[in-house]
Amino acid sequence: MSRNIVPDIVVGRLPIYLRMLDFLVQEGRQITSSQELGDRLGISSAQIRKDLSHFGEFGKQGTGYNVAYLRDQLKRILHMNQEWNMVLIGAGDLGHAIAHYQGFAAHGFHIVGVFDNDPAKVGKALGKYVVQGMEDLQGVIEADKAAMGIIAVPAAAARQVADLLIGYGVRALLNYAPITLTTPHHVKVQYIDPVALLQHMAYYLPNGAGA
Amino acid sequence: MSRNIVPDIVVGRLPIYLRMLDFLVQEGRQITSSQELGDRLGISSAQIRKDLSHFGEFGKQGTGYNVAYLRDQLKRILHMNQEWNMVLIGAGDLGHAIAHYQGFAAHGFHIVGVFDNDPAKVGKALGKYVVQGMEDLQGVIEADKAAMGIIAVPAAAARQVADLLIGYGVRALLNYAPITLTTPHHVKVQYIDPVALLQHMAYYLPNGAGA
DNA sequence: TAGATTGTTAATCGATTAACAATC
DNA sequence: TAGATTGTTAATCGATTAACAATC
Repeated sequence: MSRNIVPDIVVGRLPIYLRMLDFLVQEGRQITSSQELGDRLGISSAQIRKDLSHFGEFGKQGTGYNVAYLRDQLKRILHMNQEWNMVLIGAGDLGHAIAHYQGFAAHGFHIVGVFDNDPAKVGKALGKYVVQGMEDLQGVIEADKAAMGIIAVPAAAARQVADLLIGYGVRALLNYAPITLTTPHHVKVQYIDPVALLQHMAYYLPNGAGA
Repeated sequence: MSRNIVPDIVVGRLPIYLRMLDFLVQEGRQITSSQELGDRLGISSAQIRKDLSHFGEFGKQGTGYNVAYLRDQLKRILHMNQEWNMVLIGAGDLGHAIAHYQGFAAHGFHIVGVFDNDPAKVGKALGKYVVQGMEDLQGVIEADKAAMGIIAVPAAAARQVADLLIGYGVRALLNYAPITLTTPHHVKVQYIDPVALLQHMAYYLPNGAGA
């Protein structure tokens, strides 16, 4: 049943499944099962079958799933059968790290421009990029059809940057700034907040441990 | 009721509440309400009250919450009333970025050593650190009582690094490698996987958008 | 006091799991 | 065929929300 609305939490697990299938393809595996995937990912086999069932029937009873086929189907479902252009806002330490990150391109995500509002940074080289001023943002988004934006500015500026990106038509934001953004419902946001994750884990550590 | 087990999903929201309360303290606010917090965070006020109720009673009927007091209570609950030492494994691009990240110290998280198994990297300066070999890992963890580890090695090495850290007594792992780790139940893991988040969002973008 | 907001209960909603017929 | 595994249904489990008495 491909037409019902799929719970967001299910969509969020698909990239994990895809990652594992990519790995199995690398290993030369032909066939897998919901049981094996679940064991390797720490998820129940029932959940994997149920998640996949939102999108169609990909397996064979008694046999399991063809690894490459299921991988290809998940890539299609996640719109990984095309390239995605992104703009990166913020050329500080964090922006540098993101601009240098090698892991995006292999998955079809491409940073097509790095922007900062600091005149001291504009024009400077940043890896294979040259930092551009915010006045060039709209032009690049439109020319390169960038549908995604990466926010790597201080929290105090993130709200404003997000509004700008949304105004220019960007519909997905990966936000590294430690601040909750509220956006129109057609704009998706995901957060990367290492400090919040560390705090989450610290809760479970016995007090007195650590330094 | 401070003694029942608190759902993990609730614990995961506390850092977000804490972040907002820190912000309100900065702004000089004295009092807030579940309504205001919810509006600002895109969460229902009922959820905020219910979440907090797992840990005690922090507000006053008719008035709301004292911002600084609630902030301090959340810091205590999350064990942020102490310092936490961490080791960083991996001195590649990603390790460099993490080692340079300024945001940890202000929250009481400290990287006390950077490690890599590549002899070409060992001994090299990395910001304020000097990259150490894996043979020094145990000594540093024990000497500095590091309870947390940050994994910034390639996926192929992450499993082995995690086992090593766990063997040396580390009980919380922040994993930047794109691989699911299975750990003993007393060891917590959190994941940072930008590609997975981008794929999650790409699902919602109309096909044909992007590059 | 009157108005506001908490903490909590009960109802609702949604996600996960167990179980199994279908079938490869 | 016998064994294995899917896709799906129903049951269970857990999380969120609505509502309100308590009370500041």
